[in-house]
Amino acid sequence: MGRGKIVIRRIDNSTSRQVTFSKRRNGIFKKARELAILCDAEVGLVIFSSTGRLYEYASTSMKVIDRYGGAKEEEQLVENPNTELKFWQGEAASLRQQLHNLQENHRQLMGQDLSGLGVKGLQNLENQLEMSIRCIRAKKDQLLVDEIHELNRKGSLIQQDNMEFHRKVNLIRQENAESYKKLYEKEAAGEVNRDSTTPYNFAVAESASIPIHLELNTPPQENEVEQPAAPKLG
Amino acid sequence: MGRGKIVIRRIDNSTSRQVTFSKRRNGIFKKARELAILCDAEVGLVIFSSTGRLYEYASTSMKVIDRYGGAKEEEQLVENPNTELKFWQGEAASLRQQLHNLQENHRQLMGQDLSGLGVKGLQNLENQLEMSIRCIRAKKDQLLVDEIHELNRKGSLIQQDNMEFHRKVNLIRQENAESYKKLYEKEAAGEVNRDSTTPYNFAVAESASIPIHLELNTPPQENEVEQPAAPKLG
DNA sequence: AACTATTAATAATC
DNA sequence: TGATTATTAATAGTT
Repeated sequence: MGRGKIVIRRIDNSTSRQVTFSKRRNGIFKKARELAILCDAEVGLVIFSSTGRLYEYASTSMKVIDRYGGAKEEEQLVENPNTELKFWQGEAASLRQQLHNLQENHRQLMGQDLSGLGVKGLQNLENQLEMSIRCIRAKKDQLLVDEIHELNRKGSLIQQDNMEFHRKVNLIRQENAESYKKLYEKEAAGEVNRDSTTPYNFAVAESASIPIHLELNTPPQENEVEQPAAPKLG
Repeated sequence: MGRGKIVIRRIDNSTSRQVTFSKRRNGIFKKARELAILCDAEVGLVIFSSTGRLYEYASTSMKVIDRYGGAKEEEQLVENPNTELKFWQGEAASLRQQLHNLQENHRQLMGQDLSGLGVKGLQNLENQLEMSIRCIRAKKDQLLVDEIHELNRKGSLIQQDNMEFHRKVNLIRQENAESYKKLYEKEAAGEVNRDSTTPYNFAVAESASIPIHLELNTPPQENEVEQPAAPKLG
């Protein structure tokens, strides 16, 4: 992505290598930051330039990087695996603490474990929950409205199909009626009619002559639930 | 650089977050590799997905990273420490996962990040929150009622004190009146009265003769808030 | 997982 | 270095 294509191999010219390093270093740091934010990930990035300078990026709570910093100064991790062990123990402890705090908060949001909260705290909690409910209801309503629109759309399509079908059936019925009429006339001219009914005049023709009007206004409950939304036939 | 511009903020929809993570993770790994090769740098990149999974890249000679992520079995410098190390790494990963799950749930309880929930899910959430609110209101009401009772109790005590005080004041007033009467009679017998007022009949005696009735029915707001609950004087 | 319309990164240039 | 721009590369949204 530049004025020309390049192959990925060591840049010979020292100056342009430096320039490219500087540019691409910024680029990758930006990418790292974006990844961390967009995807809620923890990203640690360490870069040693060919001149030996250290550049690093660490997304929040990514303390890992510190260890690299330490490793750089004294490449003693090999000799001292305890450092790493300690790190992971600390990491686990920190995570456990966070988990604990969040659990406490969570229980309160679930309306449990409310002792220790004053009237003001309870009021705040209540307000927060009411806000949440409002968001959730809005979202739910949106879903339902969307679904209704979709059903209406489908209903319209089906109705169009139906009309078309209806038209064709009527056409066939007419044709049949005419055929029968001709047959009858021919028979009347030659011999007696054996049957007074009209054999090709289907029952469907009658129902099809009623225009079908779909109105899907009843909100559906859920995908897994049976559909109570019966189309009104007007 | 896509079909549309995006702002760098956490992607709400969990599915597209995952997809984006996957794509951008590949992208940044490629960038890291290119930087390392082009500019002869040493690059280490560690990424924890929001689900707690670890992804890493290490340019050649950036061996630090290997030790960090996997602690490859063949690198067992000492026989046992690795086992413990692995245990703690696993512990951290598990905790990270739990934390992540809880965070997701928590956000939903806060009415955020609701994409990915169906109507049924939203309904469940709403029901849960309504339940929570009921619990919280009950608790709050309980606190308020308790506080009112406490205030009533204190009010009664103060009232009793007041009655006692009132009684004593009346007693003193009577005694003073009698003393004055005796003095007046004595003076009337000897000389002319210099003053027609009753010097020891205090104004307080009049107000004290009105019985004080405390009724604390106005609910107090909070400890930190000024007390609007003024006792009604009847 | 593949496709493509777009945006973003950056190589070359000044 | 820093700014500019012509290109390529990455990727957001879509299927």
